[in-house]
Amino acid sequence: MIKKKRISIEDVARRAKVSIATVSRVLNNFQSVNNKNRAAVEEAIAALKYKPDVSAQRLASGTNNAIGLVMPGYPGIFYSFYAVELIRGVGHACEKLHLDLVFHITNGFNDLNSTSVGGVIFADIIENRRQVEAALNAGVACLVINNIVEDLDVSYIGIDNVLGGEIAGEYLAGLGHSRIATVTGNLQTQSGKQRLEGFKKVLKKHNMTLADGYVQEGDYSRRSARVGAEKLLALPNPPTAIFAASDEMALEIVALLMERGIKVPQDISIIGFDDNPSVIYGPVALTTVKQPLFQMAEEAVKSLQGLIQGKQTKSVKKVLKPELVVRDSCSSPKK
Amino acid sequence: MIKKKRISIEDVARRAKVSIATVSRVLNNFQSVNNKNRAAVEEAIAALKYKPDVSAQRLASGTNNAIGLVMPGYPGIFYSFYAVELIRGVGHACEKLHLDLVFHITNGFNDLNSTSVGGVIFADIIENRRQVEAALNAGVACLVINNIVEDLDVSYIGIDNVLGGEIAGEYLAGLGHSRIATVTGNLQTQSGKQRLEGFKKVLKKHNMTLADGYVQEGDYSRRSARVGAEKLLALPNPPTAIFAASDEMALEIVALLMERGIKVPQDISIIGFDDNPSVIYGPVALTTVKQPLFQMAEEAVKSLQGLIQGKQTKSVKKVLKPELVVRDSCSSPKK
DNA sequence: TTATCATTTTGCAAACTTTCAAAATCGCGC
DNA sequence: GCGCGATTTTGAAAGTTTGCAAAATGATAA
Repeated sequence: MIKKKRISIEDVARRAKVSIATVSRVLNNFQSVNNKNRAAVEEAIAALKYKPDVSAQRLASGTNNAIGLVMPGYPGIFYSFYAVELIRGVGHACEKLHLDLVFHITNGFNDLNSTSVGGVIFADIIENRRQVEAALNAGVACLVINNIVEDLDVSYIGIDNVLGGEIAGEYLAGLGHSRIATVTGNLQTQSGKQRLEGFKKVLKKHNMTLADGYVQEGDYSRRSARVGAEKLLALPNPPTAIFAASDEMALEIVALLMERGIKVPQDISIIGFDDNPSVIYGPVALTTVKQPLFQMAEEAVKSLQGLIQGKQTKSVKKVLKPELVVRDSCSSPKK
Repeated sequence: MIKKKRISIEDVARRAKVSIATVSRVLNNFQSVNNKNRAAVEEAIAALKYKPDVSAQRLASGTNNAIGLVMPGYPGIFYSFYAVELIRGVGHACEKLHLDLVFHITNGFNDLNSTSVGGVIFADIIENRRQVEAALNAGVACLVINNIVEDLDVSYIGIDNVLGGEIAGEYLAGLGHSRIATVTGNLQTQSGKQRLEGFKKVLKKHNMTLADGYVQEGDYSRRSARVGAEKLLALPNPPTAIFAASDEMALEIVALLMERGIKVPQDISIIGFDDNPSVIYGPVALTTVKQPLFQMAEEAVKSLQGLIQGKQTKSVKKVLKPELVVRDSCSSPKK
């Protein structure tokens, strides 16, 4: 096999009869190049089909237009709408900004090769807090997504999940329900905890007591939703409305109720969380609390780029608001 | 701001009183280093907290331990189990092999910056065939995943979807069904086309005619499944068994039947495709054709690494076999 | 001990591009 | 022709790996 020698910037310079530096300036669209030389360089580039070596560019410039996305690897996360939207949003944003996206699944312990990227987005830092701190110490631009981080000076962009829980609870209370239960998300995650917190807050505000068993702990999986809902139905005084911490969970609960011949929303109202596009098909279009996951991901990439380029010097701290989307799965309770 | 000069391999060499080359050999675990020098170098590395510059390593070695994953960006793909398993499988495999995974969503036209990776995995090449050819021409190691490519000398690893369709059809026919319909996947994709092909082949073998309207074209989305199934139910002579091209579609069809009070499998049998873990919850555990997506992704990464390192010189051409998983959603037809 | 040969270990230099500082060139007025 | 500011061009340094040559070491025999 003939190993054809790669044509380098030097070959171009030689052909155009200018220095290497001049070729580089033409490549990078610097102004201070005489028109004649510029034309000669462009001719040479075209003639030799020259393509700069990316590694050399990165080495010489000390920058690299790549960002990392670190996601926890615990079982099931990738089956959630949340994870998919994050990947999709970050992926599209990177494509638009011509950034390489380096995707990492972490177990929380392996060392992240942060030197191959200009900055890192950490999703859901439960498991990998140590890595965030390590990256910060190493001076790598960091941004945490989907968490609000109070105890660490790091940029973050999250969603007001307390407000989300409040919106759900408030809507159900406003419809006249007094027996409102919830099946929570994973209470190890900030989103799970905070949605529950907001929900409880509203019930308290309305002087409703949360009956025994009205909070079923789930983990965002369909299975946990089914298990939780079954327990709710078995209560001596079952709820007339259920707040599910994700749309997938809500859909599973609707399916369970259909199987049992319980009508939604006539017999029981259901509200979900996410605004997963699939909720508008199926037997009943789901009322839900919409959270802007895709937008959050896009903004995260843009903010991180600002941090990397030094345009943004202070930590970015941004909280996006969820909003109610009313469809057909909630109504006032039967008298 | 004090710009601390990065400590380089030269600093280490100076401190250890050896040449740069020797330090490099210690770093890369070459044998030919005298023990005394090795110890001195290791001491210096530790004392100076030296970390090699990744860009410089990549430039000097001409290699880079990164691979690209290119996925089409058409709407909805990321909501499929298939896409998630692919990302998850490739991600885990890369983590295990200490490879950087550079993730790309393509519109089929943008130029892939293939120079920043050692090789590329192309998923589902409907939309980006031009890019595959470009990468091959550029001499980049390529591997197509989830497609069987006959008309291009490129490595691929796919799944025998014709066989998958046959397995589904054969199982239903074996149960005694004679009115078997299907709701297909996206017929623009190879998997969609081939599952249908296998399905038709089996019916022909059993001398069954495919009644008018018994093939409903879907696109792997839940919505298309619902629409297709509704049309099947509206037929003058509706089927007693339905082959859905994905588990998600199958689940949606089951949900629809439940809503209509049609019992699965007593009234209608349903078989899916994928072996999505969520199919074992819900009203009826789904019988399905299992395809090893995660395993396929892992093998793709390993094969690509072989191609990059030159250990594998011929194109890799591998086809994995799907298999039947019997659960509770199929039975013999009512007499 | 010395010469010879084989083996191990070391060092040099090239590979590629950007950027900063320094050098060269240009235009213009005196 | 010369000085001077502005513009344009150039040279050199930065980072690490690797093939090749050189040096050092070890082993053996005379």
